[in-house]
Amino acid sequence: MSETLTIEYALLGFLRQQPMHGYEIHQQLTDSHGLGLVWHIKQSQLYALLSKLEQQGYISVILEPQDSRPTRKVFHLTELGQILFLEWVQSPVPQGHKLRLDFLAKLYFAHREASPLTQYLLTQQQQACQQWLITEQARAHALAPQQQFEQLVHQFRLGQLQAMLTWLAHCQEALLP
Amino acid sequence: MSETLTIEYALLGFLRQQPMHGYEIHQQLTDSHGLGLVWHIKQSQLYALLSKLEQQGYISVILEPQDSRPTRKVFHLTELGQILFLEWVQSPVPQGHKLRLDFLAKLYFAHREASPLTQYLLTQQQQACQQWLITEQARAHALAPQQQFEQLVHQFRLGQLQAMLTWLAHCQEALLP
DNA sequence: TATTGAATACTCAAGGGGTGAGTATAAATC
DNA sequence: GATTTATACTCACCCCTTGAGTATTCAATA
Repeated sequence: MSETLTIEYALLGFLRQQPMHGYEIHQQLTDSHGLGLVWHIKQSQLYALLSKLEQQGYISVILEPQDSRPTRKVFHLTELGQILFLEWVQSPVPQGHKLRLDFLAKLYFAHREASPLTQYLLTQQQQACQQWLITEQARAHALAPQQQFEQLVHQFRLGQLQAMLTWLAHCQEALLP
Repeated sequence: MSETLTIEYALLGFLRQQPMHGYEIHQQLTDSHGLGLVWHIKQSQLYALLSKLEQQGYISVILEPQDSRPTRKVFHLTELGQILFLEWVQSPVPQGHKLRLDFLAKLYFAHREASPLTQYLLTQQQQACQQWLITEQARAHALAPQQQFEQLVHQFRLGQLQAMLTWLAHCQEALLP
């Protein structure tokens, strides 16, 4: 599984709490709760992803017939899926555009489980950002004055990184046990 | 064409300056210049995109045989492509994760042409961000205190927006004619 | 001088992902 | 009684991406 596929991991995270059928997940995701705030996904895509995850062995399915409704496919997280999820949720997010989505997803699950993982995650991400900030600064310094556009790109990144770091510090305080 | 496909527009922007063949574009994009700094694209994808743009009538191709090299396909921007590009480069970027990539692309082309478009683009984007900031603030205020995660999400966005606005102001100064 | 590697320039088949549209039943609303 | 909405999932199409391949030439190594 590619490391940039946040949604798949998020699905594993949902199923980790309790087995669910596709329609149920979809409801939670489209509800105006914090979930739908971050992830946007169409129904057909959701079902496709669940099928894929099942084929890959990260989740398993149990059919649950009902009297007067279509049969449900209830998905359970497998041990393999459990391992994959835990690996993902603990690792800091590498730099890039998807940082926002990916890190917020991790934070969501860590926070939801009220585990000490939250502080660990925040610290790790802080360090990763700090590291990245340093390299960005170095690169920005190495630029010639006439490379104006390149300088602006780096300044943009530096600004976003600074804001991220400020926010991470705020999270640490807000989420103290 | 979907409005989120930055790379296609960027290709039109390149061809606007001068006709080029695929391999040439690829070289420029993978060079460590400011271009490769922002966009990452594989060779095969580049050729596929060029074909698509040609089929759609935004660029046209002229074959250029060579003595001791494979024939080149030199792409030219058509009038239709010109119009599409100018529309794109002038419109502010809507909120979202792709904001960074998309706006940097527009700025790149506006700046490269040293046109008054640059200041216009910056102002427009500032207004869009400011507007978005206000709605975000309103939403954040409307949250209950126990919706902790949701609050953090909004604070994150607010921080990024603030950083963006600071950066935009900096750009305006740096890019004064 | 032979051979390897890199550069030039583009093509293609295969696989994967996303989307609209569809299916079928039951409850709710008008 | 009729239409709309909710439940629950399926499917086929299309587009995009990508690895791998083709074929020639030049540079470099041995």
